[in-house]
Amino acid sequence: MDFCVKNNDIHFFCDDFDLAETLDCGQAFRWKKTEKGFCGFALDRELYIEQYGNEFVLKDTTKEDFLSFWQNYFDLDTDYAELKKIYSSDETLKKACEYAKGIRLLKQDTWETLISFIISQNNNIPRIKGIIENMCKMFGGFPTAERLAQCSESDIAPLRTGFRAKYILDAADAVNSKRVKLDELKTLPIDEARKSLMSIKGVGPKVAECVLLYGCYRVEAFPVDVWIKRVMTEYYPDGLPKNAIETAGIAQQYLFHYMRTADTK
DNA sequence: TTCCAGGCGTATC
DNA sequence: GATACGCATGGA
Repeated sequence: MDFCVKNNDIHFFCDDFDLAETLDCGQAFRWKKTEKGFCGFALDRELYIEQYGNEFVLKDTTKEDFLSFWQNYFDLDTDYAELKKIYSSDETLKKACEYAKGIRLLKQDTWETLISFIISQNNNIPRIKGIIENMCKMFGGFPTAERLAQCSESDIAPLRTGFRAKYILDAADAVNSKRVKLDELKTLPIDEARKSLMSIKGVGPKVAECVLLYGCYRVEAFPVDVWIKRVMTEYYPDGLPKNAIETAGIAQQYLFHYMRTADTK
């Protein structure tokens, strides 16, 4: 990945990347559109990023920050053109990839992803974003598991998470007590990782799959929600094409966005 | 007013 | 193991 430093900014070029499509497709909840770009956080690391065609500008970012963090976060070493080529042997996937060419899978923090997707259940995206933003305001940044584990339901009542409050606290306790070891989820056989995550109250198959995909970069994980259920019944009654199975989670990103926002009828 | 939102726990069969 | 229902909240 070629890049250069100008003033205090990092510049690089990428053909298979679109900020709006990537940051606003339901995998991350802490990015906001600004006048000229997007502003957001990964845990407590803040970034302001702009896009001009295929050129990207990370404002006030050092070479060290880019190399040690953002390059990995935006998955810039993965060849998405190659992935889309593989998917495009299938008609539906081809359409989905063409519909939003610039989607990439973000490599997010496991803990942040776990809490975010617990909050996401039976909830809508604007409200998920609002709750997480208020949580960060309340704690002065994204709360650690240790900090959240000290809280009671009444402490976090102002966040208005409803029935999810006890799930959030159980996740905090599980992680803080090492009942669930987050750092092992990236290397454990995936069924064991699923099982470990689902031992947390309020974490079922869907949330576990999201944590593995978005928070552990387990690209074989395949979250199934109402939209994906729809696309599977309609187009893939016998499962995804073989050549998409290995990276099913990334294919899922294109399909989810396509089904949810495109006029597919 | 009613319905819905990137689900899950529980009860019941 | 499959299916039905309640769940907090706020916006449409």
